[in-house]
Amino acid sequence: MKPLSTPNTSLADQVASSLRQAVRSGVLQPGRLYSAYQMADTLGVSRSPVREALLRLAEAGMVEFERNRGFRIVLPKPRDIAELFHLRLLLEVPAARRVASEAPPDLVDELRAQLVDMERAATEHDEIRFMRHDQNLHGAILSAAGNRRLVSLIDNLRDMTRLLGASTVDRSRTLHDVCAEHVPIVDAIAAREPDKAGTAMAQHVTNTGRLLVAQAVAETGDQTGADALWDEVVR
Amino acid sequence: MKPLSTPNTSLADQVASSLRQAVRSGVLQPGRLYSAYQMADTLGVSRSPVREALLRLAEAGMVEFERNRGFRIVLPKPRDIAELFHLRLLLEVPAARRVASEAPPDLVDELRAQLVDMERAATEHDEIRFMRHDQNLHGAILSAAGNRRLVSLIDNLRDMTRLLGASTVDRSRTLHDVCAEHVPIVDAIAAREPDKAGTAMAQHVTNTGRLLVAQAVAETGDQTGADALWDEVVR
DNA sequence: CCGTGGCATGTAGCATGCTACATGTCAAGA
DNA sequence: TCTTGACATGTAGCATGCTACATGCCACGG
Repeated sequence: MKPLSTPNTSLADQVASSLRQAVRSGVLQPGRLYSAYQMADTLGVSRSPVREALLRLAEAGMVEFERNRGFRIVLPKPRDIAELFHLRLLLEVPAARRVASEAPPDLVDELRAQLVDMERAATEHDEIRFMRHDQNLHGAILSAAGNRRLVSLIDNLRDMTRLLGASTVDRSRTLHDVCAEHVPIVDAIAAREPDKAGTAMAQHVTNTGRLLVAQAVAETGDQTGADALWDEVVR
Repeated sequence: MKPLSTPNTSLADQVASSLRQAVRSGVLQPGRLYSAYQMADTLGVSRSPVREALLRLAEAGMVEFERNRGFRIVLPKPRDIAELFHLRLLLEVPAARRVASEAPPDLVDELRAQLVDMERAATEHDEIRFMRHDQNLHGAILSAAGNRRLVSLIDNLRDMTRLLGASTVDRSRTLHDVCAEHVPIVDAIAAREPDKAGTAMAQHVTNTGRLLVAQAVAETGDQTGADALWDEVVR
């Protein structure tokens, strides 16, 4: 018999979650210097788990250490975002194509259910839930593609975008718009049309990516145009 | 002026390197239980950097912790390897295609130089150096594709294969054979023929992947045929 | 007014102390 | 023989102590 629950809730894990949320909610501001001591004290734990969590985030590129100085939240630069979405294109488009060529019925049901939930969250303006179902939908497609590593990989990438999505929520598209972009993907998969599924996914990811890059460029006041950057990275 | 050298050699880094090498050289055997205490003692450092290094390896999937018991080196299962090469196909083939469409001259020079070094290492049966130049060649192509994240990602994946490559060195192909597989890739890039470059890269990665999967299947005495597994994962 | 050096401050990184717990052992009881 | 459970053993995970060092501040000398 397998253990009931391998306590996946080590203190370090909890701290990591807290830190992510703190970044999302704006409590931890990118660029500013913080100390692990301080964080440990604030969270009421010792420095070890805090350091462990920070190291993990550092490896994901969300945090940078400065020796004997502290750490700071790294706000992804426009190029980072472009690269990130480039990877998503390279991985998620083939996944959508492949899944469409098989289209297991229960997967289609699952996808439709997520769509419904997304729509509902959109009307209620519950951004958190919306993002979760968005993630679920993409996750379901990737899982069905049969590569576990792929799933966790994309999960990490999406996590990054969620971080920055919080600092400046994207207001140029409503949640309903975003939701609508997923419909053709699911439809194509249900209809077993790989080409359509691929292009729909590419469209969706590209739209999102271009928007976030443009947004990041606007914020940082970077010289290079967002479209130029996108085209250079994604090509 | 930039700092001379941000000491990238934290103790934890060194320990991580030591551990990788220990696995490669067979000193640390997969599946066996070890203790961090022991390792710290052996390496002559305290437990903190050892733990830190182990956590990093654990996140990469090379190591598994057992609470209050110890840790063990995880030997990637056939499916892991298949998934890993699936990802490499998804990422490296487009990279090769793209680079071929541009073919910066200095890149071609670099690639040819790496080929020469690989060949030399092959004749001298210097497997370590061979692997390094192999990695350099792939890395150069990926770097030229302009996505830094992509480079580090593939680096990690390749690192994994090197781990298991050591436990049972692949004897069905000579180093010269492997080297020869790279030639068409470089030629196609130099000739600015994206299609050829893509197929050559796909061929190379597929060959290597199928072999390693077959090898892993043979070792573990798994039931499912290696080819079936490959086809299921990669499709 | 500006460069220089001592000093106080605060931190990352490493070492070490401490606790709860997962397992192996073995003797007592059925 | 099989089960039970007290106990010893050893570890992960967390807490805390310790050190070198990067920076800011300020007084002093040019």
